[in-house]
Order: sequence, then C-alpha cells, then structure tokens
Amino acid sequence: MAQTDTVTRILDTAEVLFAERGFAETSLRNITSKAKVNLAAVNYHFGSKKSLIQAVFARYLDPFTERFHAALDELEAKYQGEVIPLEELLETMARSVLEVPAERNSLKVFMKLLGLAYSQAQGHLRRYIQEHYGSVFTRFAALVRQATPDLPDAERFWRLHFMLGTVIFTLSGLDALRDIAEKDYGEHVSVRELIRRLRPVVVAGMNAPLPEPVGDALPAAG
Amino acid sequence: MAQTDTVTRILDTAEVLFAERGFAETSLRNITSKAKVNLAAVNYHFGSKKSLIQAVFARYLDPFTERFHAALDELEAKYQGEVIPLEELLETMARSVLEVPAERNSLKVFMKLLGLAYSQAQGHLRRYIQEHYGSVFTRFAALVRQATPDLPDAERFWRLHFMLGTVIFTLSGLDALRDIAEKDYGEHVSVRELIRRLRPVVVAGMNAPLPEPVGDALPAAG
DNA sequence: GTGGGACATAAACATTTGTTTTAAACATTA
DNA sequence: TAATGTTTAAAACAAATGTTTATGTCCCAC
Repeated sequence: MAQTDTVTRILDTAEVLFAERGFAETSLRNITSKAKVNLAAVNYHFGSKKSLIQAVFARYLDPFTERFHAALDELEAKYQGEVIPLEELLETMARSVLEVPAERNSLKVFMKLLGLAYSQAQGHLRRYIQEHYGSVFTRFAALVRQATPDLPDAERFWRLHFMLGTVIFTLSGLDALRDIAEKDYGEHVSVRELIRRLRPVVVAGMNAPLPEPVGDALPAAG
Repeated sequence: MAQTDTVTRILDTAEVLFAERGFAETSLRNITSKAKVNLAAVNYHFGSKKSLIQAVFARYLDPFTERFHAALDELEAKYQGEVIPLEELLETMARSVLEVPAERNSLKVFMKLLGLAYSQAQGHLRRYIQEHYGSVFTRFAALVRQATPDLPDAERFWRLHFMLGTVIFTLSGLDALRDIAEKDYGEHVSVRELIRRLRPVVVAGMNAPLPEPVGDALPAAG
C-alpha cells in the first residue's frame, strides 16, 4: 500500500458510509473493513472518531469556502460597490456548492453530510462547522442584506434559513424522494434538474410579501 | 407504581431523549434510568428498541392523521366540490400539525422527531411511516393538485417536498436557530411567530414561476 | 549496513450496547 | 385462600463499540 493513501481510503469510505447510515450507526470496523485498512489506522491517523468526522467535512468545506470567497471577490469586483442582485448571489452560491464535489463526483454525499450535520445531534460537529466556516456565511449574509434592503433584518435572517432548509432537506433526502418520484412519474431527476427547479422557488420565497403583522388564526402551541 | 403508567413514562422520556440526541445515541439505559423504570420494561412492553421508536411516532401520528382527515372532510364539505384554495389547504395542514402536540405542550419534540425521521438513516422508520400514514398525504396531494391546476405534476410534486423541507428543517432545527437569532437580534421567537413567517414564503414558493425550460449555466455534477 | 521514524498489523482492553433470564411482587379471579 | 396472569426487579449474556498496546515491517538518512 503506497505511502499514505490509507488516509484517503479511510476518508473516501467513511464519507460514503456516514452519508448512507449516519455517524453513530457507522462503526470504525465498518469503515476499516470496507476500506481494507487496519482498524487502528483510524485512531493513528485521525486520533478519534470525532476527528475523523470533522476531517470528512473539512475535505469538502475547505475547498468550498475558498472557492466561495473567491467567487464573491469576483462578484464584488464586477459590481464595483454597486449592489449585487439577489439572483446573482444565489446563483454564485449554488455554483460554488456544486463545483467542489463535482470534482469528485459525489455531490450526493456532500448534501447528505450537510443534512446530517444539521439534524444529527453531534454537538461537536455544529460547533466545529460554525467555528471554522462561519465567516463565509457572515459575508454572504451581509451581501444578501444589501440586495434586499426592504426586508427587515429578522425577516431576512429567517428566510435565509428557510431557503437553506429547502435546499439541504431536498438534496440530502434526494435518494428517497427520487425513488418516489420515479415510481410516480417514471422520470429520473438529476441534481442539476433539481437545482433548476429549486431556483425560482427560492427566489420567490425570498421575495415573498411580508407576513401579516399579527393575529393569525392558528392555535397556541408551546 | 400504578398499573401501566410505566408505558407512558417510557414513552414520555424516550421521545424527549430521542429528540435531543437521536435514536442511536440514546440507549435504553438512558431512557429507563431517567424514567425511573426498570431496564427490562422496555423489551417487555414494546418488544424491542425499534418498536419503541415506532411507538413514539405513533403516539403523535395517530391523532394527527385522524385530525387531519377530519379537517379535510370539513373542508371538502364546506366547498362542496368546488376547488379548495391552496392557502386554505396549507392553513389546514398547519393547524392539524399544531393541534396535536399542543395538547401535550411538545410541538418542539414533535418537529425534532419529524426531522429525524427524514434525515436519520433508520430505514425501518421511513418504511413504517410511509406504510401507516402515507394515505393522508396522498389525499392531501390530490387536493393540492386541484388547487394548482397550472402546475405540471412533477413540478408540484417537487415543490411540495421543497416546502416540506422548509418547514421541517426550520422547526426541527429550531433550538439552534433560535440561539443564533437571539444572539443577533435579541428577540425570542415563538413557534407561532415562526409559522406566521413561514406562511407567505411557502405560498410564494408554491406559486413561483415555472423554471426556465433548459440550459442553465451551472456546472455538471454527478 | 545500521539506526530511527513512519506506518501497518494483530491482539487485547474496558465499556457500552440491546436483549434474556430468573425470581419476586402484585393484582385479579375463581 | 388458592391459583393464575401480569408487571417489576436484578442479574447475567453475548455482541459490538472506540481505543490502546505491543510487535512487526518498510524505507530513507547517515
């Protein structure tokens, strides 16, 4: 086995298994046996299972943040202080997200991992991501703010997260949904196809009219 | 300990712990010790951990489907064959979702569970839910179809899931989001508040213009 | 060539997991 | 009261988990 492709094989195998079954449900023995690597190699190279999980994310998020920053730089240069339209911002983000895993043909895995990062308890993960990659999102949020000056800050905050939910939820649960869709419509949807469908929905959601100020008819709930 | 409040205590404790930490991360010993109940009681009353998980869901979904069916009955009676407007349908669904856990003051738990049901691998759960509660959603989807006759079937299918993603993702990750929001804006958002904000976004998303037929500029991805 | 660092291997370790088993307590009915 | 079915209790079980150790192997600098 050449030098340290062991590390790569562990990461390659781990990300697939994590995406398929979740973190807690994937044992180190699952990973190492499928990767044809010794069990101890994980703790040797990564230190612990937690660190392995973070390393799996870093391999996606590091290139992503770099690319996304660069893309935003370009965009700011292009508009030279002018306000960047919302569509351009969303488009740029989508492109950045798509570019990275495209290199490794594993967008599906990336999306599943993102979904898990949000839903799964795994407190350490959310902290890790927020800590290491929060700055790009802050920058993005600031640009979105300029692009949507009529939106109250709180409203924009929530809508951004609504849209994030739409995208992550859809793309991370894609396999299951695709099964249903194929059964119902026979047509096989690609990720690009889905992105194409998502775009107008996301834009419309961001530009939706403001909610009525008060007094809806819904029942109270704790 | 009176007759079989053991079962109730197990369910009450299990749903909270499941919602907080996920299924795999919650051990039976966690549940039984916190519930002050013997370990063996779980296997005695429920048979297995899997069945316990399903029972936790059933306690929410059984009343929900019943209520939702009833609400749809009312709606159909009210409109007497006329097409039910989309807003009414969405409103009715929201109301039905909110009513059930409101009785037990645990909407947050319910939403977290829903999120887990989607994201977590747990194949048995998705199958269980689809099998036992799929019919209500089918009925709902048929009504939405009548309410949005201009939408191609496939488009409507995906948009419904987009919106489902928005709602579930937001409400299930609510605690984390709420923390951020409070830090940024100091304002504490209630669930009702969030629903009020969600509504126009969801409606706008469903009514968004159709996507451009082809040829977007996004890079290819597998 | 030899010593030393980097890595691989196999075995063992201590916990924790879900599940069973055995026995005792309880309640209900005859 | 005796007998029966139901529920709780404590302990034990086998399996699986993350992690560590001890040994072996390779390769490169000296």
